[in-house]
Amino acid sequence: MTPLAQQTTRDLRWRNRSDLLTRLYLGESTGRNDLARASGLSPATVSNVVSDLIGDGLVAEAGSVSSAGGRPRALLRVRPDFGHVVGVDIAETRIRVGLFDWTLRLVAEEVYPVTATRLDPRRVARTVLAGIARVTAVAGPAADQLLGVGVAVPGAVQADAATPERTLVHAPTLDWSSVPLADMLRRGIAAPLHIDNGAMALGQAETWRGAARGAERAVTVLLGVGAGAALTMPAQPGGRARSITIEWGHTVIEVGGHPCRCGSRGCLETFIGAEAILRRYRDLPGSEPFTGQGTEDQLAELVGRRHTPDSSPGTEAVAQPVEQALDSLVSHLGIGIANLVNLLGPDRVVLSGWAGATLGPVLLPAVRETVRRHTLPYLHGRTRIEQGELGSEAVALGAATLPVARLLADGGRTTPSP
Amino acid sequence: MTPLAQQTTRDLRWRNRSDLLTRLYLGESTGRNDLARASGLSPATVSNVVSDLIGDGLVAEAGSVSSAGGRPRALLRVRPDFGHVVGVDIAETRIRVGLFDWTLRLVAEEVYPVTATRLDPRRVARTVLAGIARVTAVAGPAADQLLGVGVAVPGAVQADAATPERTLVHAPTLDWSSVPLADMLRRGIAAPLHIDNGAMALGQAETWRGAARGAERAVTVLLGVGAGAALTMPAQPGGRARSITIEWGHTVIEVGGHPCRCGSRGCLETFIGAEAILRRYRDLPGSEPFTGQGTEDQLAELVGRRHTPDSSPGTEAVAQPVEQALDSLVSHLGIGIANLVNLLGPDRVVLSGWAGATLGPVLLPAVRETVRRHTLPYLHGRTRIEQGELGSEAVALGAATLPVARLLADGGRTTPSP
DNA sequence: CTTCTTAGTTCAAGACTTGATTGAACTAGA
DNA sequence: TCTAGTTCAATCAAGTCTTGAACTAAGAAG
Repeated sequence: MTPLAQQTTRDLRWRNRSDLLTRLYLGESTGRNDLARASGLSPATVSNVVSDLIGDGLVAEAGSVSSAGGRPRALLRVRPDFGHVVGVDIAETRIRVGLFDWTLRLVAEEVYPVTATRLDPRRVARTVLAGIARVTAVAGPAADQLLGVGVAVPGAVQADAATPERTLVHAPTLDWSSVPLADMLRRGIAAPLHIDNGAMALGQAETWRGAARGAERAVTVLLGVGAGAALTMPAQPGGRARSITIEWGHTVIEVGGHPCRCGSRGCLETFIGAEAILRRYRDLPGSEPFTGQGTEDQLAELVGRRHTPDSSPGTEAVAQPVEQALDSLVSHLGIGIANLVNLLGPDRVVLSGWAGATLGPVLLPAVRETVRRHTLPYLHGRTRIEQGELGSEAVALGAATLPVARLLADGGRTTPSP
Repeated sequence: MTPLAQQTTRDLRWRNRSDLLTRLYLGESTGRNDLARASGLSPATVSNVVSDLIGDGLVAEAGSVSSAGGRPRALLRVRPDFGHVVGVDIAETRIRVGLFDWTLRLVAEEVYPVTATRLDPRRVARTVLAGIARVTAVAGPAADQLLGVGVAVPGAVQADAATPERTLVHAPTLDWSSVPLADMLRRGIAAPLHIDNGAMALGQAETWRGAARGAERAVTVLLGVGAGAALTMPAQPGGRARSITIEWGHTVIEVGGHPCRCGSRGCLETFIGAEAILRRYRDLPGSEPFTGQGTEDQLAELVGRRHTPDSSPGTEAVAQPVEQALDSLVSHLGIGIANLVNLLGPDRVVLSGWAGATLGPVLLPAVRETVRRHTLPYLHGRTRIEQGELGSEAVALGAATLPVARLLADGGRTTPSP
């Protein structure tokens, strides 16, 4: 309770402005009158605020729609050209830098594959800064005119509210421990900088634009080399959105199981991490070697082999280890998700990440069934398990979401509120 | 986003009033000037609002304290006699009805033991209403002058924002499914009625008055016949408090383990539920029968036997099964808590409930060590695992907390805001 | 007894929302 | 073509709120 709750009559206006701008941004209403009805504000106030928003270049009128026998409503739309944001996705296998306009349309993108097992933080920071320079150079705004930069990392972010430049990143899969990434990046970036967990960013992206639209409590599962998750609760009328980053992969689901690189035993990641799946398959008798090299290719190959028995009956004996590996995966993935459902009571679960995109289309029905068997009925009845809807730049999109969320919460102030 | 965010200049006053009242209630500041500094409001506004609060009987001046060479500050204190609330704890073994003044001091209490395995909802409702009648008759306000009634149940509460009387309770341990408890109680209660999960209520009690004071993200573990948990996040300057009820007991931590009454297998409850602990001990070779009858007595006996080997070395062979049962408990309880830490990243974990109170003092150090081994270091470093500080009426206190929280959020309005 | 310091109050100024009123733009029907 | 009716949006006076500044209250120090 130590922080202050400064509430002047001017803050009131900013709150209302934020509310209306957010509604326009999320595309709920179109005319001023609709806005007034939806927000509960009087038409007079809506007119006032909207005229401010138009004056500031955030919103524009875009044609009109005839209404049942009256003056047509003037359509309001957020102006994509108000500004740009950058979303950065730092992953184990590649770094992706995307330039988006603030309505999150992709303008330019740079992808840098990462080969070394250990990503030196300083080299990563340099790559990110170079990427931002490139995407802004190709098409767009001067680097110092960005509305903000969001960075998603595959690990935990320890924010320090008082001194944001002290934000530390812990990412076991990158071998990062207490990396002051914010400090390393801020020197090259004039715009507001946001760093957060990749699953968190992805969750916000799926909530805004993907499979979690309309959910009040969405759990987004990020399946890749590791297994992360995030709980996303969109902004309520009163307060801001809240989300929780979940170290799902290091949840124990088998007491005394295989040792995990985190030092514990029987972690979920030792069952459903991409590399664990492949290792498990390879160790089975009768498994065939893979053609591809990378983890991603091999996983796709594994899933592909599952379909063969249907068409060519002679290979059933060969398919056996594939089925075995995938069955084990389904049961552990299902139980892992069931635990999330029992723990958090979400109304939506989204399976995402590159491994999720590979596995989901094939395994989702079986996973759903496993989840059903391991959840309490009233919780299961309230939730839906869906495949992620966003493509490979989902996490970068989610990262771009971070500065936009700040902008919306501040009602379109370019400079953050104190 | 459908709900409205009505924000007039009068709501602003109520918000500020709520903020100041909450600060006074939680005992942060004492003088008007301190309040102004802490809240960020101007001294003028604080004076205004405080004089309203005094006028409404919520707050009173209580003496003064000399300040370093100036006018002494007039101390402000919440008036306990403003009103009363009732907290009801519906548990598997007893129903407890407590009358508290709104500063949560116990005024009167009634405890009704429950013998039948199945608690008929209608009989429970009658008992609760009778209990409220008794505690208010003994000492206190007319039943229709209560500020509110809070009811904690050992299960999930499915609230319906639109029609609160449709609130349903699902409590597997009571064999309740979709019980319209709110509707059954509301007929006999004029005051605002709040129903929520017991772990949730307990979490709020520990956050306000117990071992979770000052925590930003507290996980409270309720250990009894079942195993519940709740995540409590106190109100931020912007918004209200948020909490999540966690069906911790039905989290799977042993794939393919013993069947649980929920239909799943290997649930945490089959390892750390009070009855499961006792059954496990009884099944061990060399276990001795218990003297006591009830689950609570027997558990205390089990823990008591652990201390004997220290003083009387001859009994070591007999103590063996006790150690074995408790070691298993420690490891599973530790892993269960470790999972909560990894999942939710709390800064405080509180072990509570009657079984928690019995087990904690003896096992806590060992549990802490197990948790350490199974959590990610940066998460473990941020959290503390503590014994609950509230006594046997903790859950009833937590239930009483619910209407008080509503009152504070509304700035002391007796009638809830629309 | 005067001066200094801190606590709390009063008051005019400024900002905001609102309900009512007015104007704008279009449909329907004679 | 013209008029009545309908819906959308802007304008304005009224009322409420917070604030900064000036001012009063009350005790300590010298």
